[in-house]
Amino acid sequence: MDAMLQDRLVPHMECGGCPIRHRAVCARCDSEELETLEKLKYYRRFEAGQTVIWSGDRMDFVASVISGIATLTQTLEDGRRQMVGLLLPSDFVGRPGRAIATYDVTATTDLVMCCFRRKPFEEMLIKTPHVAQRLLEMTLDELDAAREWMLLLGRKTAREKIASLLAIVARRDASLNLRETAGKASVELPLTREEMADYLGLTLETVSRQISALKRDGVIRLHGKRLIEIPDYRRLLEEAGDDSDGGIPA
Amino acid sequence: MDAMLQDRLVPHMECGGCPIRHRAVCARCDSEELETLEKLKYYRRFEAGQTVIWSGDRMDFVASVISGIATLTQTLEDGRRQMVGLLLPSDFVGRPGRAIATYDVTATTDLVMCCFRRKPFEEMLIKTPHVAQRLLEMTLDELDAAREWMLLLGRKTAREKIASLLAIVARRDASLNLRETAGKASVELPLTREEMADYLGLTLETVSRQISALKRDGVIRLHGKRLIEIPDYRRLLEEAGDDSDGGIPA
DNA sequence: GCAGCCCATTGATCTGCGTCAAGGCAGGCC
DNA sequence: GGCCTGCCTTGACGCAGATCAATGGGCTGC
Repeated sequence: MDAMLQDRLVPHMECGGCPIRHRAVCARCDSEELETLEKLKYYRRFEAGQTVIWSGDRMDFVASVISGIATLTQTLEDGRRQMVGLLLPSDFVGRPGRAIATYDVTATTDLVMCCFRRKPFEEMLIKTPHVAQRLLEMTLDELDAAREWMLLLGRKTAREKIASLLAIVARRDASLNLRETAGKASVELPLTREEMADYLGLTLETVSRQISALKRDGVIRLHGKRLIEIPDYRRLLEEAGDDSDGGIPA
Repeated sequence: MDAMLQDRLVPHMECGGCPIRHRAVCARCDSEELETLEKLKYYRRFEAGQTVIWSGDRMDFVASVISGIATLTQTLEDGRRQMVGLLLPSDFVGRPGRAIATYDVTATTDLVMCCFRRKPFEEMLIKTPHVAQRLLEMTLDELDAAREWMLLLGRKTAREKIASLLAIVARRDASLNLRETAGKASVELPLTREEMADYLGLTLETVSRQISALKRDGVIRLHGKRLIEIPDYRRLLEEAGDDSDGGIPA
Protein backbone atom coordinates (compact mmCIF):
# COMPACT_ATOMS: atom_id res chain seq x y z
CA MET A 1 0.00 0.00 0.00
CA ASP A 2 1.47 3.37 0.90
CA ALA A 3 5.15 3.74 1.53
CA MET A 4 4.70 5.63 4.79
CA LEU A 5 2.98 2.69 6.36
CA GLN A 6 5.53 0.18 5.18
CA ASP A 7 8.25 2.29 6.73
CA ARG A 8 6.73 1.79 10.14
CA LEU A 9 6.80 -1.98 9.97
CA VAL A 10 9.02 -3.72 12.44
CA PRO A 11 11.33 -5.78 10.25
CA HIS A 12 11.29 -8.77 12.55
CA MET A 13 11.94 -11.22 9.76
CA GLU A 14 14.58 -11.12 7.12
CA CYS A 15 12.03 -10.89 4.45
CA GLY A 16 9.97 -7.86 5.23
CA GLY A 17 7.84 -8.87 8.11
CA CYS A 18 5.29 -11.28 6.76
CA PRO A 19 5.87 -14.88 7.72
CA ILE A 20 3.67 -16.19 4.97
CA ARG A 21 5.53 -14.22 2.41
CA HIS A 22 8.77 -15.00 4.14
CA ARG A 23 8.35 -18.70 4.42
CA ALA A 24 6.29 -19.31 1.38
CA VAL A 25 8.36 -17.33 -0.95
CA CYS A 26 11.78 -16.48 0.27
CA ALA A 27 12.65 -19.73 1.93
CA ARG A 28 11.95 -21.74 -1.19
CA CYS A 29 12.30 -18.98 -3.65
CA ASP A 30 10.35 -18.54 -6.82
CA SER A 31 9.82 -15.13 -8.28
CA GLU A 32 6.54 -15.98 -9.91
CA GLU A 33 4.96 -16.82 -6.60
CA LEU A 34 6.36 -13.69 -5.04
CA GLU A 35 4.62 -11.78 -7.79
CA THR A 36 1.30 -13.45 -6.97
CA LEU A 37 1.62 -12.72 -3.30
CA GLU A 38 2.54 -9.13 -3.83
CA LYS A 39 -0.69 -8.62 -5.72
CA LEU A 40 -2.63 -10.34 -2.99
CA LYS A 41 -1.50 -8.49 0.04
CA TYR A 42 -2.21 -5.16 1.66
CA TYR A 43 -1.40 -3.73 5.07
CA ARG A 44 -3.93 -2.62 7.60
CA ARG A 45 -3.40 -0.63 10.77
CA PHE A 46 -5.60 -0.72 13.83
CA GLU A 47 -5.47 1.36 16.97
CA ALA A 48 -4.92 -0.09 20.41
CA GLY A 49 -8.16 -1.18 22.01
CA GLN A 50 -10.00 -1.54 18.75
CA THR A 51 -11.92 -4.73 18.09
CA VAL A 52 -10.77 -5.62 14.62
CA ILE A 53 -13.27 -8.38 13.96
CA TRP A 54 -16.40 -9.37 15.82
CA SER A 55 -17.38 -12.99 16.15
CA GLY A 56 -20.10 -13.63 13.60
CA ASP A 57 -18.80 -10.99 11.19
CA ARG A 58 -18.17 -11.79 7.62
CA MET A 59 -14.42 -12.05 7.13
CA ASP A 60 -13.07 -11.81 3.65
CA PHE A 61 -9.41 -11.91 4.45
CA VAL A 62 -6.81 -13.90 6.27
CA ALA A 63 -3.78 -12.15 7.69
CA SER A 64 -0.59 -12.36 9.59
CA VAL A 65 0.45 -10.04 12.36
CA ILE A 66 3.35 -7.78 11.43
CA SER A 67 3.66 -5.70 14.56
CA GLY A 68 1.64 -5.21 17.71
CA ILE A 69 -0.45 -7.62 19.69
CA ALA A 70 -3.98 -8.86 19.28
CA THR A 71 -6.17 -11.25 21.20
CA LEU A 72 -8.74 -13.85 20.25
CA THR A 73 -11.64 -14.06 22.70
CA GLN A 74 -14.85 -15.98 23.16
CA THR A 75 -17.77 -14.79 25.25
CA LEU A 76 -20.68 -16.55 26.93
CA GLU A 77 -24.10 -14.89 26.84
CA ASP A 78 -23.84 -13.65 30.40
CA GLY A 79 -20.59 -11.90 29.64
CA ARG A 80 -18.00 -14.33 30.95
CA ARG A 81 -15.02 -13.99 28.65
CA GLN A 82 -12.20 -16.35 27.82
CA MET A 83 -9.24 -15.45 25.72
CA VAL A 84 -8.35 -18.34 23.42
CA GLY A 85 -5.42 -16.90 21.54
CA LEU A 86 -2.71 -14.31 21.91
CA LEU A 87 -1.50 -13.09 18.55
CA LEU A 88 2.07 -11.87 18.46
CA PRO A 89 4.06 -10.79 15.42
CA SER A 90 4.27 -13.61 12.86
CA ASP A 91 1.04 -15.26 14.01
CA PHE A 92 -1.66 -16.10 11.54
CA VAL A 93 -5.25 -14.87 11.77
CA GLY A 94 -8.33 -16.28 10.12
CA ARG A 95 -9.22 -19.55 8.57
CA PRO A 96 -9.09 -20.54 4.95
CA GLY A 97 -12.44 -21.92 3.91
CA ARG A 98 -14.42 -20.04 6.51
CA ALA A 99 -16.24 -16.82 5.71
CA ILE A 100 -17.65 -16.12 9.19
CA ALA A 101 -15.38 -15.24 12.10
CA THR A 102 -15.81 -17.40 15.18
CA TYR A 103 -13.88 -15.24 17.64
CA ASP A 104 -13.51 -11.59 18.49
CA VAL A 105 -10.15 -10.25 17.44
CA THR A 106 -9.04 -7.22 19.44
CA ALA A 107 -5.94 -5.09 19.08
CA THR A 108 -4.37 -4.57 22.50
CA THR A 109 -1.63 -2.38 21.13
CA ASP A 110 -1.39 -0.56 17.84
CA LEU A 111 -1.46 -3.30 15.30
CA VAL A 112 -0.33 -3.82 11.72
CA MET A 113 -1.49 -6.85 9.83
CA CYS A 114 -0.59 -8.12 6.43
CA CYS A 115 -3.87 -9.18 4.88
CA PHE A 116 -4.64 -11.47 1.98
CA ARG A 117 -8.01 -11.54 0.32
CA ARG A 118 -9.44 -14.86 1.33
CA LYS A 119 -10.66 -16.28 -1.96
CA PRO A 120 -7.50 -15.73 -3.94
CA PHE A 121 -5.47 -16.85 -0.94
CA GLU A 122 -7.36 -20.14 -0.89
CA GLU A 123 -6.77 -20.60 -4.59
CA MET A 124 -3.11 -19.88 -4.07
CA LEU A 125 -3.03 -22.49 -1.30
CA ILE A 126 -4.15 -25.12 -3.76
CA LYS A 127 -1.71 -24.03 -6.40
CA THR A 128 1.33 -23.62 -4.17
CA PRO A 129 1.48 -26.67 -1.90
CA HIS A 130 4.39 -25.53 0.21
CA VAL A 131 2.38 -22.59 1.50
CA ALA A 132 -0.28 -25.07 2.63
CA GLN A 133 2.49 -27.14 4.20
CA ARG A 134 3.77 -24.13 6.06
CA LEU A 135 0.30 -23.21 7.20
CA LEU A 136 -0.20 -26.77 8.42
CA GLU A 137 2.95 -26.54 10.51
CA MET A 138 1.87 -23.22 11.99
CA THR A 139 -1.57 -24.60 12.80
CA LEU A 140 -0.07 -27.67 14.45
CA ASP A 141 2.10 -25.40 16.57
CA GLU A 142 -0.94 -23.41 17.58
CA LEU A 143 -2.75 -26.59 18.48
CA ASP A 144 0.11 -27.59 20.75
CA ALA A 145 0.02 -24.17 22.37
CA ALA A 146 -3.74 -24.47 22.86
CA ARG A 147 -3.28 -27.82 24.57
CA GLU A 148 -0.63 -26.37 26.83
CA TRP A 149 -3.19 -23.72 27.79
CA MET A 150 -5.79 -26.38 28.48
CA LEU A 151 -3.47 -27.88 31.06
CA LEU A 152 -2.98 -24.45 32.55
CA LEU A 153 -6.68 -23.62 32.65
CA GLY A 154 -7.77 -26.96 33.99
CA ARG A 155 -5.13 -27.80 36.54
CA LYS A 156 -2.84 -24.97 37.54
CA THR A 157 -3.19 -22.71 40.58
CA ALA A 158 -3.54 -18.95 40.20
CA ARG A 159 0.13 -18.42 41.06
CA GLU A 160 1.26 -21.04 38.55
CA LYS A 161 -0.97 -19.51 35.90
CA ILE A 162 0.62 -16.08 36.28
CA ALA A 163 4.13 -17.51 36.24
CA SER A 164 3.30 -19.55 33.13
CA LEU A 165 1.98 -16.53 31.30
CA LEU A 166 5.10 -14.52 32.07
CA ALA A 167 7.32 -17.41 31.03
CA ILE A 168 5.54 -17.87 27.74
CA VAL A 169 5.59 -14.21 26.80
CA ALA A 170 9.27 -14.02 27.77
CA ARG A 171 10.03 -17.02 25.59
CA ARG A 172 8.16 -15.63 22.60
CA ASP A 173 9.79 -12.26 23.09
CA ALA A 174 13.20 -13.85 23.18
CA SER A 175 12.62 -15.97 20.10
CA LEU A 176 11.65 -12.85 18.19
CA ASN A 177 14.76 -11.10 19.50
CA LEU A 178 12.73 -8.14 20.50
CA ARG A 179 14.31 -7.66 23.86
CA GLU A 180 17.57 -8.63 25.43
CA THR A 181 18.15 -6.58 28.55
CA ALA A 182 21.78 -7.58 28.95
CA GLY A 183 21.42 -11.13 30.20
CA LYS A 184 18.41 -10.48 32.38
CA ALA A 185 15.13 -11.35 30.78
CA SER A 186 12.40 -8.79 31.04
CA VAL A 187 8.96 -8.70 29.57
CA GLU A 188 6.95 -5.76 28.38
CA LEU A 189 3.58 -7.13 29.35
CA PRO A 190 1.23 -6.15 26.60
CA LEU A 191 -1.92 -6.84 28.60
CA THR A 192 -3.99 -5.12 31.27
CA ARG A 193 -4.71 -7.08 34.44
CA GLU A 194 -8.18 -7.74 33.14
CA GLU A 195 -6.88 -9.15 29.86
CA MET A 196 -4.47 -11.36 31.76
CA ALA A 197 -7.40 -12.55 33.86
CA ASP A 198 -9.37 -13.34 30.70
CA TYR A 199 -6.44 -15.32 29.41
CA LEU A 200 -5.91 -17.27 32.61
CA GLY A 201 -9.48 -17.95 33.64
CA LEU A 202 -9.16 -15.78 36.75
CA THR A 203 -10.49 -12.45 38.00
CA LEU A 204 -8.44 -9.30 37.70
CA GLU A 205 -8.20 -9.04 41.51
CA THR A 206 -6.63 -12.47 41.75
CA VAL A 207 -4.18 -11.60 38.99
CA SER A 208 -3.18 -8.45 40.83
CA ARG A 209 -2.77 -10.27 44.14
CA GLN A 210 -0.65 -13.04 42.62
CA ILE A 211 1.60 -10.59 40.81
CA SER A 212 2.10 -8.78 44.11
CA ALA A 213 2.90 -12.09 45.77
CA LEU A 214 5.46 -13.06 43.11
CA LYS A 215 7.03 -9.63 43.53
CA ARG A 216 7.11 -9.94 47.32
CA ASP A 217 8.79 -13.34 46.97
CA GLY A 218 11.45 -12.00 44.64
CA VAL A 219 10.44 -14.04 41.60
CA ILE A 220 9.84 -10.92 39.54
CA ARG A 221 10.51 -7.18 39.79
CA LEU A 222 8.15 -4.55 38.51
CA HIS A 223 9.20 -1.35 36.73
CA GLY A 224 6.00 0.57 36.37
CA LYS A 225 2.92 -1.56 35.80
CA ARG A 226 3.80 -3.28 32.58
CA LEU A 227 7.54 -3.88 32.42
CA ILE A 228 8.41 -6.99 34.35
CA GLU A 229 11.94 -8.06 35.06
CA ILE A 230 12.74 -11.72 35.58
CA PRO A 231 15.93 -12.05 37.64
CA ASP A 232 15.91 -15.83 37.51
CA TYR A 233 14.14 -17.47 34.62
CA ARG A 234 14.53 -21.00 36.01
CA ARG A 235 12.89 -19.93 39.23
CA LEU A 236 9.98 -18.59 37.23
CA LEU A 237 9.63 -21.88 35.39
CA GLU A 238 9.54 -23.74 38.69
CA GLU A 239 6.78 -21.45 39.86
CA ALA A 240 4.95 -22.17 36.62
CA GLY A 241 4.97 -25.89 37.36
CA ASP A 242 6.55 -26.42 33.95
CA ASP A 243 9.26 -28.98 33.62
CA SER A 244 10.22 -28.06 30.07
CA ASP A 245 13.19 -25.70 30.22
CA GLY A 246 11.65 -23.51 27.62
CA GLY A 247 14.64 -22.54 25.53
CA ILE A 248 15.81 -19.21 26.88
CA PRO A 249 19.58 -19.64 27.19
CA ALA A 250 20.49 -17.58 30.25
CA MET B 1 -3.09 -56.59 7.09
CA ASP B 2 -5.01 -59.72 7.96
CA ALA B 3 -8.55 -60.20 6.79
CA MET B 4 -9.84 -61.13 10.22
CA LEU B 5 -8.94 -57.77 11.59
CA GLN B 6 -10.39 -55.86 8.70
CA ASP B 7 -13.66 -57.67 9.20
CA ARG B 8 -13.96 -56.20 12.63
CA LEU B 9 -13.65 -52.62 11.50
CA VAL B 10 -16.69 -50.47 11.95
CA PRO B 11 -17.39 -49.25 8.44
CA HIS B 12 -18.20 -45.72 9.51
CA MET B 13 -17.08 -44.23 6.23
CA GLU B 14 -17.99 -45.30 2.75
CA CYS B 15 -14.45 -46.06 1.97
CA GLY B 16 -13.36 -48.62 4.51
CA GLY B 17 -12.95 -46.67 7.69
CA CYS B 18 -9.89 -44.54 7.30
CA PRO B 19 -10.60 -40.85 6.81
CA ILE B 20 -7.19 -40.17 5.38
CA ARG B 21 -7.60 -42.88 2.82
CA HIS B 22 -11.19 -41.90 2.32
CA ARG B 23 -10.69 -38.24 1.81
CA ALA B 24 -7.31 -38.36 0.25
CA VAL B 25 -8.01 -41.02 -2.24
CA CYS B 26 -11.62 -41.80 -2.80
CA ALA B 27 -12.97 -38.29 -2.73
CA ARG B 28 -10.59 -37.12 -5.43
CA CYS B 29 -9.85 -40.46 -6.90
CA ASP B 30 -6.58 -41.55 -8.35
CA SER B 31 -5.62 -45.18 -8.39
CA GLU B 32 -1.92 -44.54 -8.22
CA GLU B 33 -2.25 -42.73 -4.91
CA LEU B 34 -4.48 -45.46 -3.59
CA GLU B 35 -1.69 -47.85 -4.40
CA THR B 36 0.79 -45.78 -2.43
CA LEU B 37 -1.44 -45.52 0.60
CA GLU B 38 -2.25 -49.20 0.59
CA LYS B 39 1.43 -49.95 0.85
CA LEU B 40 1.81 -47.43 3.63
CA LYS B 41 -0.85 -48.50 6.00
CA TYR B 42 -1.34 -51.20 8.55
CA TYR B 43 -3.88 -51.75 11.29
CA ARG B 44 -3.13 -51.98 14.97
CA ARG B 45 -5.36 -53.11 17.78
CA PHE B 46 -5.06 -52.05 21.39
CA GLU B 47 -6.93 -53.21 24.44
CA ALA B 48 -9.05 -50.98 26.62
CA GLY B 49 -7.01 -49.28 29.30
CA GLN B 50 -3.73 -49.63 27.49
CA THR B 51 -1.52 -46.60 27.08
CA VAL B 52 -0.64 -46.73 23.43
CA ILE B 53 2.03 -44.07 23.44
CA TRP B 54 3.82 -42.38 26.32
CA SER B 55 4.75 -38.74 26.16
CA GLY B 56 8.44 -38.61 25.28
CA ASP B 57 8.37 -41.87 23.34
CA ARG B 58 9.72 -42.08 19.89
CA MET B 59 6.79 -42.24 17.51
CA ASP B 60 7.41 -43.47 14.02
CA PHE B 61 3.88 -43.46 12.77
CA VAL B 62 0.87 -41.26 12.41
CA ALA B 63 -2.56 -42.79 12.47
CA SER B 64 -6.26 -42.32 12.32
CA VAL B 65 -8.75 -43.91 14.66
CA ILE B 66 -10.92 -46.53 13.00
CA SER B 67 -12.96 -47.73 15.94
CA GLY B 68 -12.88 -47.24 19.68
CA ILE B 69 -11.94 -44.24 21.74
CA ALA B 70 -8.61 -42.91 22.89
CA THR B 71 -7.54 -39.94 24.96
CA LEU B 72 -4.66 -37.47 24.83
CA THR B 73 -3.42 -36.41 28.25
CA GLN B 74 -0.77 -34.20 29.78
CA THR B 75 0.57 -34.59 33.29
CA LEU B 76 2.32 -32.23 35.69
CA GLU B 77 5.17 -33.58 37.79
CA ASP B 78 3.04 -33.86 40.89
CA GLY B 79 0.51 -36.00 39.06
CA ARG B 80 -2.19 -33.52 38.17
CA ARG B 81 -3.59 -34.67 34.86
CA GLN B 82 -5.40 -32.83 32.12
CA MET B 83 -6.92 -34.49 29.12
CA VAL B 84 -6.31 -32.37 26.04
CA GLY B 85 -7.94 -34.46 23.38
CA LEU B 86 -10.63 -37.06 22.96
CA LEU B 87 -10.03 -39.20 19.92
CA LEU B 88 -13.13 -40.67 18.33
CA PRO B 89 -13.35 -42.65 15.10
CA SER B 90 -12.00 -40.61 12.15
CA ASP B 91 -9.72 -38.48 14.34
CA PHE B 92 -6.07 -38.13 13.48
CA VAL B 93 -3.20 -38.99 15.85
CA GLY B 94 0.37 -37.83 15.69
CA ARG B 95 2.16 -35.03 14.05
CA PRO B 96 3.99 -35.03 10.75
CA GLY B 97 7.49 -33.72 11.27
CA ARG B 98 7.71 -34.71 14.89
CA ALA B 99 9.43 -37.88 16.02
CA ILE B 100 8.79 -37.55 19.77
CA ALA B 101 5.30 -37.79 21.21
CA THR B 102 4.23 -34.87 23.39
CA TYR B 103 1.16 -36.44 24.98
CA ASP B 104 0.14 -39.76 26.43
CA VAL B 105 -2.29 -41.58 24.20
CA THR B 106 -4.50 -44.06 26.05
CA ALA B 107 -7.12 -46.43 24.72
CA THR B 108 -10.25 -46.14 26.86
CA THR B 109 -12.05 -48.82 24.89
CA ASP B 110 -10.71 -51.46 22.56
CA LEU B 111 -9.14 -49.48 19.80
CA VAL B 112 -8.22 -49.99 16.17
CA MET B 113 -6.03 -47.50 14.43
CA CYS B 114 -4.93 -47.24 10.84
CA CYS B 115 -1.25 -46.38 10.98
CA PHE B 116 1.07 -44.87 8.41
CA ARG B 117 4.82 -45.00 8.77
CA ARG B 118 5.74 -41.42 9.46
CA LYS B 119 8.57 -40.81 7.04
CA PRO B 120 6.86 -42.13 3.92
CA PHE B 121 3.66 -40.40 5.05
CA GLU B 122 5.49 -37.09 5.19
CA GLU B 123 6.93 -37.66 1.75
CA MET B 124 3.49 -38.49 0.49
CA LEU B 125 2.18 -35.26 2.01
CA ILE B 126 4.60 -33.30 -0.11
CA LYS B 127 3.77 -35.21 -3.24
CA THR B 128 0.02 -35.24 -2.86
CA PRO B 129 -1.03 -31.72 -1.90
CA HIS B 130 -4.69 -32.44 -1.36
CA VAL B 131 -3.86 -34.80 1.49
CA ALA B 132 -1.99 -31.94 3.13
CA GLN B 133 -5.02 -29.73 2.47
CA ARG B 134 -7.29 -32.25 4.08
CA LEU B 135 -4.98 -32.56 7.06
CA LEU B 136 -4.92 -28.80 7.39
CA GLU B 137 -8.71 -28.70 7.53
CA MET B 138 -8.78 -31.43 10.16
CA THR B 139 -6.17 -29.62 12.23
CA LEU B 140 -8.06 -26.36 12.02
CA ASP B 141 -11.19 -28.15 13.22
CA GLU B 142 -9.25 -29.56 16.12
CA LEU B 143 -7.92 -26.13 16.96
CA ASP B 144 -11.48 -24.80 17.08
CA ALA B 145 -12.48 -27.64 19.36
CA ALA B 146 -9.49 -26.94 21.60
CA ARG B 147 -10.52 -23.31 21.88
CA GLU B 148 -14.06 -24.26 22.74
CA TRP B 149 -12.57 -26.38 25.51
CA MET B 150 -10.49 -23.48 26.74
CA LEU B 151 -13.68 -21.52 27.27
CA LEU B 152 -15.13 -24.47 29.13
CA LEU B 153 -12.07 -24.97 31.33
CA GLY B 154 -11.57 -21.32 32.11
CA ARG B 155 -15.06 -20.03 32.64
CA LYS B 156 -17.73 -22.67 33.02
CA THR B 157 -19.13 -24.03 36.28
CA ALA B 158 -18.94 -27.73 37.13
CA ARG B 159 -22.55 -28.25 36.11
CA GLU B 160 -22.05 -26.49 32.79
CA LYS B 161 -18.92 -28.51 32.15
CA ILE B 162 -20.72 -31.82 32.56
CA ALA B 163 -23.61 -30.69 30.37
CA SER B 164 -21.16 -29.49 27.72
CA LEU B 165 -19.33 -32.79 27.66
CA LEU B 166 -22.54 -34.74 27.24
CA ALA B 167 -23.71 -32.39 24.51
CA ILE B 168 -20.47 -32.68 22.60
CA VAL B 169 -20.31 -36.44 22.76
CA ALA B 170 -23.97 -36.65 21.74
CA ARG B 171 -23.29 -34.39 18.79
CA ARG B 172 -20.27 -36.38 17.64
CA ASP B 173 -22.19 -39.60 18.07
CA ALA B 174 -25.02 -38.28 15.99
CA SER B 175 -22.78 -37.00 13.23
CA LEU B 176 -21.20 -40.42 12.96
CA ASN B 177 -24.66 -41.99 12.87
CA LEU B 178 -23.65 -44.43 15.52
CA ARG B 179 -26.77 -44.09 17.56
CA GLU B 180 -30.31 -42.97 16.92
CA THR B 181 -32.55 -44.16 19.69
CA ALA B 182 -35.80 -43.34 17.95
CA GLY B 183 -35.83 -39.58 18.25
CA LYS B 184 -34.40 -39.43 21.73
CA ALA B 185 -30.71 -38.83 21.89
CA SER B 186 -28.71 -41.04 24.17
CA VAL B 187 -25.01 -41.27 24.75
CA GLU B 188 -22.91 -44.27 25.56
CA LEU B 189 -20.42 -42.48 27.73
CA PRO B 190 -17.05 -43.97 26.92
CA LEU B 191 -15.31 -42.55 29.98
CA THR B 192 -15.04 -43.34 33.68
CA ARG B 193 -15.89 -40.57 36.14
CA GLU B 194 -12.20 -40.02 36.66
CA GLU B 195 -11.54 -39.63 32.95
CA MET B 196 -14.42 -37.18 32.69
CA ALA B 197 -12.89 -35.27 35.58
CA ASP B 198 -9.54 -35.17 33.81
CA TYR B 199 -11.23 -33.84 30.74
CA LEU B 200 -13.18 -31.16 32.56
CA GLY B 201 -10.61 -29.96 35.05
CA LEU B 202 -12.63 -31.28 37.99
CA THR B 203 -12.36 -34.06 40.56
CA LEU B 204 -14.20 -37.31 40.12
CA GLU B 205 -16.34 -36.58 43.18
CA THR B 206 -17.56 -33.33 41.69
CA VAL B 207 -18.34 -35.07 38.40
CA SER B 208 -20.36 -37.67 40.24
CA ARG B 209 -22.26 -35.08 42.25
CA GLN B 210 -23.10 -32.99 39.21
CA ILE B 211 -24.29 -35.97 37.22
CA SER B 212 -26.53 -36.87 40.14
CA ALA B 213 -27.83 -33.31 40.22
CA LEU B 214 -28.59 -33.26 36.49
CA LYS B 215 -30.41 -36.54 36.92
CA ARG B 216 -32.38 -35.25 39.91
CA ASP B 217 -33.39 -32.19 37.87
CA GLY B 218 -34.58 -34.32 34.95
CA VAL B 219 -32.01 -33.06 32.45
CA ILE B 220 -30.69 -36.58 31.89
CA ARG B 221 -31.68 -40.14 32.73
CA LEU B 222 -29.20 -42.86 33.57
CA HIS B 223 -29.44 -46.47 32.42
CA GLY B 224 -26.66 -48.19 34.23
CA LYS B 225 -23.56 -46.09 34.78
CA ARG B 226 -22.55 -45.34 31.26
CA LEU B 227 -25.63 -45.08 29.06
CA ILE B 228 -27.12 -41.63 29.38
CA GLU B 229 -30.44 -40.65 27.89
CA ILE B 230 -31.11 -37.05 26.94
CA PRO B 231 -34.86 -36.41 26.93
CA ASP B 232 -34.50 -32.78 25.82
CA TYR B 233 -31.38 -31.84 23.93
CA ARG B 234 -32.15 -28.10 23.96
CA ARG B 235 -32.45 -28.17 27.71
CA LEU B 236 -29.05 -29.79 27.89
CA LEU B 237 -27.55 -27.08 25.72
CA GLU B 238 -29.02 -24.42 27.98
CA GLU B 239 -27.40 -26.13 30.94
CA ALA B 240 -24.14 -26.17 29.02
CA GLY B 241 -24.25 -22.40 28.66
CA ASP B 242 -23.83 -22.88 24.93
CA ASP B 243 -25.80 -20.68 22.61
CA SER B 244 -24.88 -22.56 19.46
CA ASP B 245 -27.68 -24.99 18.72
CA GLY B 246 -25.20 -27.69 17.94
CA GLY B 247 -26.73 -29.39 14.97
CA ILE B 248 -28.68 -32.30 16.36
CA PRO B 249 -32.03 -32.02 14.62
CA ALA B 250 -34.55 -33.16 17.22
C1' DG C 1 -3.28 23.61 39.78
C1' DC C 2 -7.64 20.40 39.75
C1' DA C 3 -11.13 17.16 37.88
C1' DG C 4 -12.16 13.02 35.71
C1' DC C 5 -10.90 8.69 33.92
C1' DC C 6 -8.75 4.28 33.71
C1' DC C 7 -6.28 0.93 35.77
C1' DA C 8 -4.25 -1.32 39.69
C1' DT C 9 -4.02 -2.57 44.53
C1' DT C 10 -5.66 -4.21 48.85
C1' DG C 11 -9.03 -5.71 52.32
C1' DA C 12 -13.21 -8.32 54.00
C1' DT C 13 -16.33 -11.76 53.22
C1' DC C 14 -18.54 -15.52 50.69
C1' DT C 15 -18.89 -19.88 48.11
C1' DG C 16 -18.02 -23.64 44.73
C1' DC C 17 -15.30 -27.07 44.45
C1' DG C 18 -11.49 -29.84 46.40
C1' DT C 19 -10.19 -33.00 50.02
C1' DC C 20 -10.86 -36.64 53.16
C1' DA C 21 -13.59 -40.39 54.43
C1' DA C 22 -17.17 -43.88 54.58
C1' DG C 23 -20.01 -46.91 52.27
C1' DG C 24 -22.49 -49.28 47.96
C1' DC C 25 -22.87 -52.01 43.91
C1' DA C 26 -21.53 -55.23 40.22
C1' DG C 27 -18.51 -58.58 38.30
C1' DG C 28 -14.81 -62.05 38.63
C1' DC C 29 -12.51 -65.63 41.10
C1' DC C 30 -11.90 -69.04 44.68
C1' DG D 1 -21.67 -68.69 48.83
C1' DG D 2 -17.90 -65.20 50.29
C1' DC D 3 -14.26 -62.24 49.18
C1' DC D 4 -11.92 -58.96 46.50
C1' DT D 5 -11.37 -55.28 43.26
C1' DG D 6 -12.74 -51.46 40.50
C1' DC D 7 -15.86 -47.95 40.04
C1' DC D 8 -19.30 -44.93 41.80
C1' DT D 9 -21.96 -42.22 45.28
C1' DT D 10 -22.67 -39.35 49.24
C1' DG D 11 -21.43 -36.70 53.34
C1' DA D 12 -18.60 -33.37 56.20
C1' DC D 13 -15.38 -29.90 56.16
C1' DG D 14 -11.81 -26.55 54.51
C1' DC D 15 -9.70 -23.48 51.34
C1' DA D 16 -8.46 -21.05 46.91
C1' DG D 17 -10.22 -17.86 44.48
C1' DA D 18 -14.62 -15.05 43.47
C1' DT D 19 -17.18 -11.15 44.90
C1' DC D 20 -17.98 -6.74 46.88
C1' DA D 21 -15.98 -2.54 48.21
C1' DA D 22 -12.72 1.17 49.17
C1' DT D 23 -8.51 3.56 47.91
C1' DG D 24 -4.55 5.09 45.18
C1' DG D 25 -1.79 6.58 41.34
C1' DG D 26 -0.87 8.16 36.73
C1' DC D 27 -2.47 10.46 32.57
C1' DT D 28 -5.27 13.87 29.92
C1' DG D 29 -7.59 17.93 29.42
C1' DC D 30 -9.06 22.22 31.31
